[in-house]
Formats: sequence, C-alpha cells, structure tokens
Amino acid sequence: MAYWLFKSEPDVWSWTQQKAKGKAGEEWTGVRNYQARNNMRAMQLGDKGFFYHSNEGKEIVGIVEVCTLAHPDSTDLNWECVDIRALMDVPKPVTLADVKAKPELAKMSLVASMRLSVQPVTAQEWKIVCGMAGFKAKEIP
DNA sequence: GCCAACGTTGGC
DNA sequence: GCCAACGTTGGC
Repeated sequence: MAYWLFKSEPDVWSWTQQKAKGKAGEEWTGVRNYQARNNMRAMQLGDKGFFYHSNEGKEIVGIVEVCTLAHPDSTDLNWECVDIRALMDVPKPVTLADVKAKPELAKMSLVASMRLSVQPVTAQEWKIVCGMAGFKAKEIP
C-alpha cells in the first residue's frame, strides 16, 4: 500500500465536491504533467492519499482512496488518470506552513517539489502528517 | 497581482 | 541534443 497527495484548487474542484461524490468517487482529471501521470500509473486500488487545497487554504483537508486504476482521462484521451473517493475529513487541517515548520518533513514533496500536483508520500510522512491532523495513533487511516 | 521555479517546446 | 523562450503553477 502506498500513499499519495492530490492537489486541487478549491475553485476548480474542492473537497466539498469530492465528498459529494461519495463512494462512487470521481475521475482525477486534468493532470497534464508526466511525473504526476506516472505517479497515477503506479497507484494500486486501496492506496490512500491526502486531499490538499492549493492557492486557497493551502492545507490538507481530507483523506481519499484510489478506487479505479489509471485509465484514459475522459477530458483528454492522450492522458491518464485514476478515480479517487473521499474517505473522511481530517480532524484538523494541516497547513503548508505547518508542514514547512517540521524539520522531519523537509523532504516531503509538498515542500521539495512544490509544483507537482500528484505526489508520493512516504509511510513515515503519512504517519507524521496524520498525527498533526489530529488522528490518534490507532485511528490513522 | 507578482514573480520564482520549473516543465515543455522548438529552433538550431 | 542543447538551450533559450515560453507557459503554467502556486506561494506570497
């Protein structure tokens, strides 16, 4: 099981909209970057990810799960995407400033590869961020 | 709204 | 295959 981070501008696609899609989930369309696409190709069913609001908020607001493997992006068949579904809110959003303030997270893609829109997250980073988000050790998704 | 970082494109 | 020009992302 791997962990990821999905960035979205709330103006374009927000966590509220994602949650409204429920268990069915929604295509993560619009990625036009090879590295981000390769990350999606590597995803397995059941992989989990953070849902991050860029621009407005600049914070991790929820937990999602990959529910469809990479397939052609319906908005441009030359590209690919996965489907993700919202699992739960984060008890307390984790802001970019929070992440930057943690020396242990200096290597996290969110800080180190700022512009990448679909990023890998290590198991350790996942744990730390979940802790910051208010999950108790036993509740970490 | 500005601009730095960085990916992509295209001329050579 | 190099690299300058250009476009886009996203923090500030």
